[in-house]
Amino acid sequence: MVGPLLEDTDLLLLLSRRLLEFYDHHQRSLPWRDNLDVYSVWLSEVMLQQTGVVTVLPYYQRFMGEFPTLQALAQAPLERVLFHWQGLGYYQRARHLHQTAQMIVLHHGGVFPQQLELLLALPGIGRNTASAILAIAFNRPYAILDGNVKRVLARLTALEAPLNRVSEQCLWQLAQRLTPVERPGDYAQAIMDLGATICTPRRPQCPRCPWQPYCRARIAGRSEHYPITLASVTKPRRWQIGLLLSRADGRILLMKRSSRGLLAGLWEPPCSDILPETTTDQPLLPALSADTVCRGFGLEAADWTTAQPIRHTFTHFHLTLFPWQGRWLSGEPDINAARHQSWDWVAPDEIGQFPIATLHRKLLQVFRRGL
DNA sequence: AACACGGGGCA
DNA sequence: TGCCCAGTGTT
Repeated sequence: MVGPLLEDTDLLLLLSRRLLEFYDHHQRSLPWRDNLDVYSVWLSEVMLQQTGVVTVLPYYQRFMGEFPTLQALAQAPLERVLFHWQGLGYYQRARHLHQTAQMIVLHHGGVFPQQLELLLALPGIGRNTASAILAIAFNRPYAILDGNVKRVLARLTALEAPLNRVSEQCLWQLAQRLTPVERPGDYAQAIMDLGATICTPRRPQCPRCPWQPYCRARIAGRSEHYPITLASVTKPRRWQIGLLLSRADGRILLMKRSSRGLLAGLWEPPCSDILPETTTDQPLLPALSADTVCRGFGLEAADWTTAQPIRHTFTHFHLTLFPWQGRWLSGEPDINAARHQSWDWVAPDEIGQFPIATLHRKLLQVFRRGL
């Protein structure tokens, strides 16, 4: 139950004090903690929305090197921003980052707003990110509730409801009551550290936890049981054909995706539509051939060769990509505006300069040995 | 192979 | 309020 703890102001104060003490001794050393300016805090929070700290670190360092200030980011071409984001996934966040930098320069004189409502009006900034910025960069007493904090609080209270909007409302209340007026920024980072290093999804290290004596899940000996989650849906399998078309001069065809929708603005080799896998026990050969896909783009090619299929898991489905390499003969690519905005014949040693998602990097590498 | 992380945006 | 989003690392 969240209720009784909400009213026990002495216990709430004790918990926040113990956590701050833990933070003073065990905080992680992270580059954005060297200098808690609002630009660093915002960038790190957006990157950490989707990935663990270890993956984010090199991206953060490179991004900061390339765009050291909000102004630098706002002035950069979107393509450069996407280039430094490639491989991190969820590319809409990179576009929002760029948009927000430009909006702050245009509408806020280049200075980050410090009001919750103004922050929430910026793309890519929701309640948690806005609160994290206000708490960590401006030391204002706003509560955060990311995945780590949800887990910590669900265990502290032995929350019996699965995480959903209703139960999370209760956790938001609790998170707010726990947030101290003194050092709210350190507190926000402390509770995220606790979830990341001690109160982990599996095998939590309860003996090292400053909240151990007060944690209802721990007292019941069921720490790992919380938070309660609903059974996950199995991901559907889908497949697709990807084409590597090379010209006599060795250049390869890349197409730039349209500026809206999936992978907006990123480059890719021409690919078929994504189709559902209809087989149950025996995989059927794709009913679509590389040549058909090629003609769909208005191109003629010959000498098709294939390689091992590429398996890639996305958030909502498993994809098998069948790679085909062909020698281009004639035709200019058709631009179907819904999918692409432009195309280019790219020399192999220039491919590294284009923003390309992980799956399509894999596709380009499949034939690298053969080239 | 299953699971957890992760939160904003939109219909 | 449910659903969507072209991943990744761990077990």
